[in-house]
Amino acid sequence: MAPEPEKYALRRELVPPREATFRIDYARALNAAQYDAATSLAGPLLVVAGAGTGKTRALVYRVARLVESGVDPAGILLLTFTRRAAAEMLRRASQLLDGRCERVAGGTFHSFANTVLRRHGAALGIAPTFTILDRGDSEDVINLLRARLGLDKKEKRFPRKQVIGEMFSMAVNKSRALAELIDSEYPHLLECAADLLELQAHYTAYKHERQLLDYDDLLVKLRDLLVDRESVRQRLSQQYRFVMVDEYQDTNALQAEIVHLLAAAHDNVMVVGDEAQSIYSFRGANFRNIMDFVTWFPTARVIKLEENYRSTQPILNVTNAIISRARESFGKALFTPKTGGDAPLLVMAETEQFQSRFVCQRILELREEGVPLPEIAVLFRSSFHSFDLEIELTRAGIPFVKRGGFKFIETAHIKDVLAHLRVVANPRDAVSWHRVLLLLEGVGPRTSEEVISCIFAGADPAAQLEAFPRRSFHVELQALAGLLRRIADDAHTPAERLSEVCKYYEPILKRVHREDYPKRLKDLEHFAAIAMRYRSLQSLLTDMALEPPTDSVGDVLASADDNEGLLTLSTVHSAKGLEWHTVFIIWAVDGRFPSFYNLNNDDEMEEERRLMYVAATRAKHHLYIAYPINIYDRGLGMVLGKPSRFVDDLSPELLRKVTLVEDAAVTG
DNA sequence: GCTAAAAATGTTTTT
DNA sequence: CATTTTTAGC
Repeated sequence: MAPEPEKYALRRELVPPREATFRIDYARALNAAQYDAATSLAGPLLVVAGAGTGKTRALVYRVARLVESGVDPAGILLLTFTRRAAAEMLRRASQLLDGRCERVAGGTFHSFANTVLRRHGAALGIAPTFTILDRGDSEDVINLLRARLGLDKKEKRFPRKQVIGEMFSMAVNKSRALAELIDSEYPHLLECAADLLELQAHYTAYKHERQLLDYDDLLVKLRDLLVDRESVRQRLSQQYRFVMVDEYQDTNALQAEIVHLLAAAHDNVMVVGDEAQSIYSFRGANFRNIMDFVTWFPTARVIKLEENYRSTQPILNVTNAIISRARESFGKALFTPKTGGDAPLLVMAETEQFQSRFVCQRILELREEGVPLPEIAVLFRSSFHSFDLEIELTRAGIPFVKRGGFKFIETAHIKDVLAHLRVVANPRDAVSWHRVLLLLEGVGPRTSEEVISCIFAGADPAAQLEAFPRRSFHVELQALAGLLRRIADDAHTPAERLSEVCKYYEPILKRVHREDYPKRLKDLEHFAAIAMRYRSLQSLLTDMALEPPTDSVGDVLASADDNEGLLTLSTVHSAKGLEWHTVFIIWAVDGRFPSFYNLNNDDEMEEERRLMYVAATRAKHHLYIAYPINIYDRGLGMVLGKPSRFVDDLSPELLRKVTLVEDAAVTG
């Protein structure tokens, strides 16, 4: 395909010396389509890559190819879904080529936005010290403002802060006005619409005044910066001459716009995605972004990766069947040149305990057969589905890590400690001040606000606290001021500052959580170990907001020194992009997976189907889909027992049906 | 205006 | 069922 003439000048610089001079033998390492994707460096490129077709491989080789062609690694931007994914790809590229690949700019849209806004945000009135609000923080703000506006006192019931936060966020991520969103998605809240709009206006103003940005603001402000500040846009597109985006099916309109703005000057943009794996529409993602890419970039080449390298054919037969029934068929059937492999199993268990015991027992057998634990994963729709299994695994002495769901960073005590560090980094962070002050005995919401306005009245928060009129909590306030003075100095490492905060916080912890403070102390120690890895406070705080450690609470790590490694438990969402020798999917029950929240809505049901597809396509050699029957759900007041509709009607040749009985599995 | 105990609520997935 | 909101008491 011939490049357009006016853009040719840009492209000429990277016409490589000659194929033979490359150190890596790309043609040999890649199949034809992957090779095409990895070596088509200039111009817009869309890669449609089915599950397990080696898209990561293509991306890794493409990074190496760019660097080998003489492109400055710092001029390459690799946007991925998690920062771990980016780091992993760059590590692999470095192994292929050399350490230069580590200098490629990689991360999530949010972390990229963070970097850009800290550097260039001043143009929009954003200070480089801004604080990132996580979901809980923004809910706190919403709650505060709701009370301030007197909306909690009205007799008509007002939605809770989680719901409000979700609405505000969805409006941004779906690029829709809040009023319109209420109309279509929350008709039952129509009578509150005016109040909600007012609250939203206050929420926006509040964040702006105090240098607070929530997750959505990061994207919005980056977009605004690129649209409104020509000079910044030029600098960025000059700096990042090659843009690559992974998991494009899970980007929303805002992110697509950012990609477009970044790439408009040079058109060197490659996106990779699979519309059948779009599972984040609840966050505003729209797989139609993939189709629209060609509209944004009319000269885009399209490359399809269709050959699967991951799974055996019997597994592919099942995953193909699952996705072929999608309302909107994506017209693809993956195939593998590999032969052999057993049909996946659909396992019916009498109870949840049976299901857990089956998984444990099978894992122990696999271990005997020589499959290491890190090559095995158990996947589920919702985090809590693994609770019973976790107990059973502990009993069986099988070490595991759990990904997805509650993170230890979200526990109250960790957030408390973090808040102290955050007010040091950004003294205008009223949310954190609020959190810090509420810990003092005798200080409630009202007093806290009073103290905060006093803090804001002067330049030095500690001095303002010391000068605050004497009240019952005077001693506590002085202690807090003392702590702030001790940790104010930038010469201290984050770990040193954290240890000071913990010393101060320990008595408070014991007072507030009389019963279970030892457990929480352990978490603080764990957190201290994490803090050791950071040199600057800002980077610690940013990471905790954008890429918090995924480990769930504490004691699992103790068993990690078993050198056999760990089994993975994961939500399907957190399993995206990963693969294992053996995969168990548990709770494949109608009402759980698909989740009963999404039983009424066609679009959401389709997303549940794609979710099952993603789960099943993680498996390389063995796939077990298990479901318990006779589950009484108290909340619903009904019995769950039908297998997931996505697998129920598959023919027994595709999916062998098995009923579990005591101490043996019997084909049904 | 704060705290602690009683009542109600609504349950997912994540940057 | 555990968290969050409401209410009572200090």
